[in-house]
Amino acid sequence: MNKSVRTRFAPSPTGFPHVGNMRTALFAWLFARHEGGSFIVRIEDTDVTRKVKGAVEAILDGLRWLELDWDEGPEVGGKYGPYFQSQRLKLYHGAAERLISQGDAYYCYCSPQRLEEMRAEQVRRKQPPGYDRHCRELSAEERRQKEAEGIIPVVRFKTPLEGQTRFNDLIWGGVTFENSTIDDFVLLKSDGYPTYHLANVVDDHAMEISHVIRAEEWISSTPRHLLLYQALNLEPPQFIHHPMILGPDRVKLSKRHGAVSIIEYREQGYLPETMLNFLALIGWSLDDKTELLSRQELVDNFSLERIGKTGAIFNRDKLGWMNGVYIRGLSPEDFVQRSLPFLDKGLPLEVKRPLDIDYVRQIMPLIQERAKTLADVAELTKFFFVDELDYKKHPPIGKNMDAAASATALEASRQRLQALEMFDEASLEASLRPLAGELDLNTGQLFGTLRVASTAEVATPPLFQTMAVLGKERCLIRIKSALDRLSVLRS
RNA sequence: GGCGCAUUCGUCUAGCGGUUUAGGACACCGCCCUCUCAAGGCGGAGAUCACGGGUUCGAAUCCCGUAUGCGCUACCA
Repeated sequence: MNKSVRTRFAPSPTGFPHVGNMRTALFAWLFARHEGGSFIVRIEDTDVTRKVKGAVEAILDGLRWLELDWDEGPEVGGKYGPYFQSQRLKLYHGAAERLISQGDAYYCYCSPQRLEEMRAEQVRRKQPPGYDRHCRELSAEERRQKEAEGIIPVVRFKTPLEGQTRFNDLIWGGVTFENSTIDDFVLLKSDGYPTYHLANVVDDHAMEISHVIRAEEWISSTPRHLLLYQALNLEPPQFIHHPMILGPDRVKLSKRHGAVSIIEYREQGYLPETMLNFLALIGWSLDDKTELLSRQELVDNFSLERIGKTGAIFNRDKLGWMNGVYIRGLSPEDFVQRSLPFLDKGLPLEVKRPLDIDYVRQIMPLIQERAKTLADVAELTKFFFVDELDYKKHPPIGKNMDAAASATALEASRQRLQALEMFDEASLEASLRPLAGELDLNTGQLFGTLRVASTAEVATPPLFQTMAVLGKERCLIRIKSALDRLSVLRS
């Protein structure tokens, strides 16, 4: 009997949605969708002290942004709920009690101080750190005494002293651990919350998870989980550990490497389709050449077998390139709509809001192939919106020209443009291109001077298109002010 | 220190014993296009497949060591 595929994303609300976690979610989601199974989100809020307010919302936002829809979990519910571990405490207590009564777990009364000293001593003597099993064989009398002292115990697993635990990871193959290297880990903390180890085993079973997909850092914990499944007489799921995302220094990607939250990438103007594609390609590949894959292609082609084994550095250059590719692929109107919030946020305060949408629609096609991120859009177009240009950075003087020659060129252009009836790209070109020769300038010189005059920038979209969008009136005013600027420079 | 895992251009990767003078992408360089910047086209440089031993007629591909790196080693996940 082939059990249906059920994968889960089990984030801990102790921070914001890290791109590494989101990729784990993506892999689990892709596998579920590819197999026609279910994707479950479960919030592992068992660490009361590290809980961060708003983290659950941020995580769900991240998932929604990437459109990783979940079949069961927060907000949507499901028949295996609740999907917050803090609401499932009874289940963990039940499991812990069962293990205690079976003799597979025990109460431990050791104080944090004692544990700390023990660890320090072990490190000092270069011994493997781990619980020394001090409370493993306490007598009933000893326990009563500790209880009488008012010590609230933790519950520890009675790890078998001998034998080995092995599992077959779909990506790594067979991995074997000696039980003797695993200490008696905590199952239930003294505050009544379970540790990850217990909760994750209890829930993965209760929720009938078929494939546990998680990062490589969990490999060493897996034998503990297996031991728990065994003690509880439950059938373990299939384990899949994928490699991690690294920073440029090759260690696990973290805050000090810069942006790590998926939300930050949204704010920096990356498209969700870019992030989806890019994240999928960290550690997974389709073949020897395919780089660009749509959501549907990803779902259709995803397979666990093609996940690699080595950690991958998060390559921002490539992300930028890919985002440019996706931006260029947007329909003009879609690009406008997606850019609007960024224009609103990024344009100088002096620019009147709301923006003239028709004007924006004329502008955006001019920069669509020049933007790497949506956040670039304001900087790329601000000269279209401001009333006063500032020529301090780039004086309106053409290449190998002086102020006088530039003024002559601008004045000639001004007259020419003044007389123009149609102010579209073709008319502008028909009028200005011949002018260059008449002024004994090359086109680069004339157009360059006009470019700076009308935009105060040296790099812009094509001159005639730009001027056409700016419109006759604006262009003439700007040429006039460039002329004024030149006379200041000459005096 | 212990345990586990990994190692192909700067980076991401393809490769799963012969089709490989190791393929693609980003980044880089050059040329073309061109009014600038992009985009695009063409081309270039860049990997003795970590190292050392085997196995084999033949190894990046299989085996064993070594080195390096990473992960775990909490009443965190």
